[in-house]
Amino acid sequence: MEDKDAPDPGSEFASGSSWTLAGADSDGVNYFLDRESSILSEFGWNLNPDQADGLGRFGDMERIERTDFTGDCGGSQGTGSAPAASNPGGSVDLSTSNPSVSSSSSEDQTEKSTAGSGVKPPQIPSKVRKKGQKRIRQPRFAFMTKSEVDHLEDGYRWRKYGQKAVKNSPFPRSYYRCTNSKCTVKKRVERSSEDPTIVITTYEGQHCHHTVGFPRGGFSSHEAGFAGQLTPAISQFYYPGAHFQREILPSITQPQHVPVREVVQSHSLPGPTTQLATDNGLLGDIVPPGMRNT
DNA sequence: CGTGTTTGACCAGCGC
DNA sequence: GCGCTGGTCAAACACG
Repeated sequence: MEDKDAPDPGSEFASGSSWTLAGADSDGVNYFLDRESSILSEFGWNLNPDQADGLGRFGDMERIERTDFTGDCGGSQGTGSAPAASNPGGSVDLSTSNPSVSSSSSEDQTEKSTAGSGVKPPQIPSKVRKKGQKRIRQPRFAFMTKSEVDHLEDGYRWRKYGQKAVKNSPFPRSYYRCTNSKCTVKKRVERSSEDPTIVITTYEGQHCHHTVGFPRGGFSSHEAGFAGQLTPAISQFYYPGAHFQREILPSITQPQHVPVREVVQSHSLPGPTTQLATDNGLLGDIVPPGMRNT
């Protein structure tokens, strides 16, 4: 992954913030280490704004989300000003890359009805669909969170649709899909094999709806507000274009009113830091050169 | 009964 | 071409 446009591992994600870019995999997925969430309460995440500067940080993200979130489910996530419309290669076609999860599509319905007619019918529809065309992945965004719980609440409801043992890791990887029938966002959750206390959450796609709150309870509106915006905001980090450069970058680089108190070990970082997070550097961390407008 | 989880099987992509 | 691995499906099951 080092031969690609991978960001510089270990670069500070944002000055004064607690996000640290931990690296990127070969698919161009950026990994961020969330320092704040390493502050764990006995109930799980400690999102208390009084203890973390995350409130201000994600307050910014929320603002960004409102700016970019004009697309609607079903109308494709690339509608309006949704940054997905201008993806890196211009090749991320949501309808193609995620056909099986577009429950609103007739294709999916066909697939389901076919499957329901037999005991164990072959998955021919998907097979035919994918034949001749590569599985195009949506932009993904991963971040590492120090947490005792695997599945972190982020304001959205997720349905688990699979779990797999991962090679070179004693911990299984869980696959989740947004329960919103029109939303194609997926996420993978796995623990780091190097540091079991770190949960690696990878989001794929972009929510086309707002948060649903925390139906299971346990979070205040404050916290829900934070976590609820986390996913879409983070997803959009990965998208190219002016939205990131104009809107997100400035806001996330603003100094926070509460200094970071905790230093997180970066042993999970795949490589040495070779570049500081200057404006360009930070941009280069997240947006490959080919994705930049200028 | 609705919703979510578990789990074995299947499939595609990729490296050798 | 073959085997490995990741990703997904879907029936069965659990739970409130």
